[in-house]
Order: sequence, then structure tokens, then C-alpha cells
Amino acid sequence: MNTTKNIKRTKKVDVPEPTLKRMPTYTMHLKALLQQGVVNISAPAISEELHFDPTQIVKDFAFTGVKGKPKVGYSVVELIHSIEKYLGVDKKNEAFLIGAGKLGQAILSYHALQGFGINIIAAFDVDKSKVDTQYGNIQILHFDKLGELAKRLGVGIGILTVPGSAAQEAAEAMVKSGITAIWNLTPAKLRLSSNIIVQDTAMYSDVAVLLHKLNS
Amino acid sequence: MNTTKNIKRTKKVDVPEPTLKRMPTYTMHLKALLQQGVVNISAPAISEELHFDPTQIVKDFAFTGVKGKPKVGYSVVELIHSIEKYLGVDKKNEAFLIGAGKLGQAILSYHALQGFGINIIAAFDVDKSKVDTQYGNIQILHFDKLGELAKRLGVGIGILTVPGSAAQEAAEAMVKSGITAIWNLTPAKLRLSSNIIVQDTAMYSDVAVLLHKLNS
DNA sequence: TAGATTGTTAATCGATTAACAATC
DNA sequence: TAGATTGTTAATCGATTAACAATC
Repeated sequence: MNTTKNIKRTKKVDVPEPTLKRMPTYTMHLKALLQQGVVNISAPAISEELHFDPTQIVKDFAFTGVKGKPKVGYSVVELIHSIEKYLGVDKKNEAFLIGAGKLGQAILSYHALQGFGINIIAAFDVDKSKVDTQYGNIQILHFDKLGELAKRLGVGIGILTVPGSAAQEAAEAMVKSGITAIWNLTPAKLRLSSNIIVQDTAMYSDVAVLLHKLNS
Repeated sequence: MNTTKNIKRTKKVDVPEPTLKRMPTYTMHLKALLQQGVVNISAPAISEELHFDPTQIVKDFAFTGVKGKPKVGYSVVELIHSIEKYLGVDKKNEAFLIGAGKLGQAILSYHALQGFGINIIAAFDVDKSKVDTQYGNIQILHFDKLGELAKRLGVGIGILTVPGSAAQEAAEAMVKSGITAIWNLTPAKLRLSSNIIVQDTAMYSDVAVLLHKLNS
């Protein structure tokens, strides 16, 4: 039995990551259109607003399996449903937030995140003044309880908002607790087992791009 | 006189944006090495740690103008200086922060930002309970004062951390105040004059990528 | 029917990766 | 000198954009 062949058998019709990153922009815009009572929308019309190439928009939508009508465009409602289903927004996607500092609190209070498919069900911290308090309607628990709770509730997603210096250690504890996907908002470069999904939000990278554009 | 030709004359040796985004990762790693007393480092050695392609690392470094020695690698100190100079970290880069909510406070308390070249010198908000207080050593002023202060101090960078619903309006006020570069941390898609530099940090895009990787 | 827009295939563009000569 | 690594040119890969046929 040839393992290499088996891996290749999974036909690689994978979405480009840039497409994936544009998806939430689409749903946000489409929801605004829906509220304005717009029923159908064409790719060129969206292009006008978002400044994406119309062909690219058509291609992006095609990945979700939605069908449009020539001359008419797409049903706004259908599009929203199709994209959200494709992204897995309808799934449970329960997450723990690790590190209830300012950034963690900002994420906790950003309720729109639920609209993008992530459902934060508890937060963890080591700071005794924060532990066993509520933030919004989310309980902050001691970090020690992460392992037990993650296993009991079967939570697989962790949002990492601890200080950069504590990030690696916290991430390792998360993995031990059974967390398999980490949204890393710290500046740290995490070194974890390759089967763990890590998604970095590297703010400093964006700062570098901004400054370079400004100073050149 | 042909304008089109004049524009093209500026030989397009522009850095790829991915290169720019990797730069801060390099400086962070190199600074750690420096603290460990490492004097020289080769691209293959960095590749081992950061999992970037070694050729890509060599190319990235070349953009900054630094010179390496075959068989030895690069001087860690020289590299840091070269990259930081290239990114404009040495420049003043004074910035205002607009919106002193949780996310704004998180940015304000993230002192490492200074190490990436941005120097926040004041924050603005419309919330009376926040106005005229200090956060860390940064004064929070009323949003009304933005225009006057931006002009007086010649501040050109604005960090936008208001709620998404207020983002467009705040951004327009910033532009009127003479701000030419905006780091947009809100989910809003800003519609501004094309000469304004806007850099989005779109957290929801990263969530979309994470969930898709997890659910597939 | 005429024309706008979808859907798909082909061309282009840009970044990554590979190859290799130069060199310390 | 031998060999590792830089520096650069070429090949590959993937995403964007263009072209165009299908169709409502």
C-alpha cells in the first residue's frame, strides 16, 4: 500500500487562501445590502463597491457552489447562506480564550465574531484578580482548569491572547488539553506539533507594510 | 512632456509585500539571538527556526542592502540595523490612536509596537469618562481636538480602533485633520481618497481561514 | 432578439523555489 | 584546497486578470 499515492488521491481542489480571506468581506457587505432590501446582486456591482476584480468575485463565489443567473446576478440571501455554510459559520465551533488582558477583553467584547462562526464559551487567565469574574456573559476561569474543561466539553479551538513571553508555554498546555486549532494573536512564533492548526494574526506585519508605504 | 513615461521612469524595484510582512519576524528572532550572544547567523540556520525557505531569506535580506559572507552568514547586529533602517523603524513615525476602547487600550499597552517603529503620542475618544484621563503615559483627549493637534504636531499616522459602525466617519475626520496613513483595526471597509494609505488588520479573515482548515 | 452577466478556459503576473556560479 | 553559504538567474507554482462562449 502506497501512502504517498493515498495522500495524492485526495484530489487537490483546495481554495486559495486569499479567496478564503475575502469571504467575510463578502458576507458583511451582502448583509448590509440585505438590510437595504437588495434582492439580487451582480459581481460587477459588488466590484464597484469592494474594488475586487469582478471575475475574481465570480470565481470566489463558485467555490461555495452557489449559482448565479446571467444578466441578473446572485440572490443576496442565497449568497450569504452559501458562503456561511462554506466557511462553517453554521457549525458550533466552540472556543476558549486564553489570556483575559486588554486584547483578550477586546476579542470577548467583539460580539460580531459569532457572526464569523466562532463561539467563545469561556476565558482563562492566571491573574487571581480576574479569575472567577465574568466578562460580558463569559466566565473567566483559572488557567489550571483549562485541561479538564477542554476535555469535558470537547472544545477544540483556542484563542491565544496572552503576553508574547507566555505564548509558547500556554500554547503547549492548550495542545495537551486537546485543543487542535489555535488563533494566535500574540507576536510569538509558536513551535508546535505539525498536526496542530495555527493561524497567526500578526499585527506587527501590517505595521511594517504601513510604514514602508508611508516612508517610500 | 509625457506624464506616463515619467511615472514609469521610477524603476519599479518594489519589495514584495510578503517580504515586508516577514521583516518584523526576522528582527524579533534576530534580537533573541543577539541576547543569546550569537554574532553571526546564516540563512539556512534561520530557516531551521522560522521555517522560511533559505533562498527566500537571502532574497529578503538583499532588499535591505545588507551584505553576508559566504560560509559565515550575516552579522546579527548588522542585520537588525539594516532591516530596521529599511522598515523606517529609526524614523519618528508619530501616530495618534483613535478609539480608546478595549482594542485601543490593548494597542496602547503593547509597548513592543515602538520596537516596530510606531510611536503613539496621544489617543482620542468621544467617551467623556475616558477623555482627559491617562492610559499608561498616553493622554486620552476628546476627538474634537484631533484636527487641531494633528496639524499642530504634524502627525500623519492614525490607528483606528473605534467600533466598526463609527469607522468610516472617524476615518474621514482623520483625513480632514491631515492624517495620510491609517492602520485600520476595525472590520469596516474604508472608502477614502486614493492618496490615503490604508492598512487593514482584518482579524475576521484569519478566523475564516482557521475555521476552514479545521472543518475540512 | 440584444445585451449583460455567469462560468470556464487561457494568458499574465508575481512570488516562491530550484539551480548554479561566485566567494570567503 | 574543500566546502558551505551568498547572491543571482532560471524554473515553477499559484493567484489574478483577460478572453470568450454559454445563457438567461
